[in-house]
Amino acid sequence: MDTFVIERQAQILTQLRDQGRVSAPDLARSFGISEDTVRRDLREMAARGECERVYGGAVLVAGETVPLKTRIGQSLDRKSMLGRAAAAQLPEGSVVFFDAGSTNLAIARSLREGFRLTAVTNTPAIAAEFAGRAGIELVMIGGRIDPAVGAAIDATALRQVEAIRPDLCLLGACGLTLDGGLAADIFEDAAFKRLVSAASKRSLAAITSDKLGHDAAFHVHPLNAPLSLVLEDDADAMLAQAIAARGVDVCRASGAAIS
Amino acid sequence: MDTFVIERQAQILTQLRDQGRVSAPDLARSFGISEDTVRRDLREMAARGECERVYGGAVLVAGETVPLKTRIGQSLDRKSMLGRAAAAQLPEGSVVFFDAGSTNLAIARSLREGFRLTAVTNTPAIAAEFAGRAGIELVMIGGRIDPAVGAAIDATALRQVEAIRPDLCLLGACGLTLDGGLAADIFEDAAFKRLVSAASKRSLAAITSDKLGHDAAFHVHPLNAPLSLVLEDDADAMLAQAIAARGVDVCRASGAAIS
DNA sequence: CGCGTTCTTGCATGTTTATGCCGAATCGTG
DNA sequence: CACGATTCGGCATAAACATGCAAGAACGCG
Repeated sequence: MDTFVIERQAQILTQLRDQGRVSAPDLARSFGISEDTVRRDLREMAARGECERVYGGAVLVAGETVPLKTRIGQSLDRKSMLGRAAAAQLPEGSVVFFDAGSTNLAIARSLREGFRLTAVTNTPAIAAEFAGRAGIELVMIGGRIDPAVGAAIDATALRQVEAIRPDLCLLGACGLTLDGGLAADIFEDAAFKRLVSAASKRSLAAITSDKLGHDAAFHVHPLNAPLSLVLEDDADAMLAQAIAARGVDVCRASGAAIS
Repeated sequence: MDTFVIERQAQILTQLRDQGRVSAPDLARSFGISEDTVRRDLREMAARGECERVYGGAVLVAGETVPLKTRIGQSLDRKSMLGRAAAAQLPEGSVVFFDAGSTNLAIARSLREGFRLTAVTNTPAIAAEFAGRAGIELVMIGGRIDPAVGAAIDATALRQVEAIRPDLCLLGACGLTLDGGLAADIFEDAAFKRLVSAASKRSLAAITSDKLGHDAAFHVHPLNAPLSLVLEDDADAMLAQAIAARGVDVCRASGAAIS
């Protein structure tokens, strides 16, 4: 059976994301094509920025391997400021679901020592942050950890979430627009978020300014449904106003509520 | 198995950060390449400022915090040594369950970059270590995280484990005696370990010397059942001999690489 | 159908890279 | 100083690479 070029390259990309590396001779053997063709593919993909070419094959571009870890270091100050503001919104003693995302990790870090909370999360990084902290009752949602999301969003995870009614869920989001509402870049991730959000009594999303106005592909939560937002200090005032006008409870990282 | 140049250099860098020093002959042996190539690597890395070249190998650049830690925290050093020895026992491509415990965390840390493995764990700290690592397929066992154990060992966790048959399980243990075998200090934890061990095709436990001869309250695994052990270099020879005589596959973590 | 175009692929070409080996120079130790 | 271990540069070789070219398939168009 012969595959199209784009199919082959997609498969190479999958293998790359899966294993972090691909070797030209191996690919040539597994596809039954010459190494020259493989190299051509890899060159094209490297030109598109999908991988990094090395002698003997290709590897992931640096930073793709640990998206969460690297994203943290970039705008730590802003993130932690946002985290503090969002953490202040969590009622003590409540059951809170922490969705995946570096912003939510920042919120977890910002919770003051000894704060009593039942934390539910599908993200190992967040769970590790909570593990061993006094006052935190921690529930981990299990399942296969999706490498792109860094959290469990498969059927096993969904089933476990169905048994839980959190008081509040902290939604991570890849984009927020006036019309599209909260949205995510990955289909399964978005589906998972929708389910968690529906199961929760309230939803809250902390959004960095770079995500404001960005239109991600998959819908998570509309702006007319009950929702709380925490935005950064420098968030576009017009957009914030417009969002608040839709009935969303908007709050700034500096502290003053708009509505 | 041939590694790319950048992979090899990344592994050297990891080992460097881990131990503060690397020796050219050791690296040559462990990678199966000539010392000349190792020296070339070290020269390149030194040119990039990633290490400092010295006679016989390389050391961290001055002004790093790691060497202090490795020299002072001897137990950490011992753990990582044990971890490396145990990590060497894991077959590439297999499904491995990582039980709770700092020793198992050390094993996870010791896995070389790009090692392909399906890791199943009930411990957020270990999951966080694996999350985002290339080549690792990660499955998280969910449930309430027992604060004393730092892992999910409740009914939800048990039910998820029942659906998995790992090729190998890495058992954490609080004590190991000739008569009692592997044992744990916490009842539920021991019960969970027994179940995981029973579900797995093979069991392996890395035991620090301070646990040898310690009799913990709750039985986990007898010494006559199929079991592999990794002991430290300075483990009591008589006891090790006696354990091996019961049919247990005993292996030592030799500290040859470090002086 | 016939023809030209485009795309893909494998092969042949020369070039670059990685590696091991060797000899001379250098370093550390007694 | 003497000796062995280590290092560096050069050299050879095999593998991987880029490039050009030609054969073949898919496609559009008259």
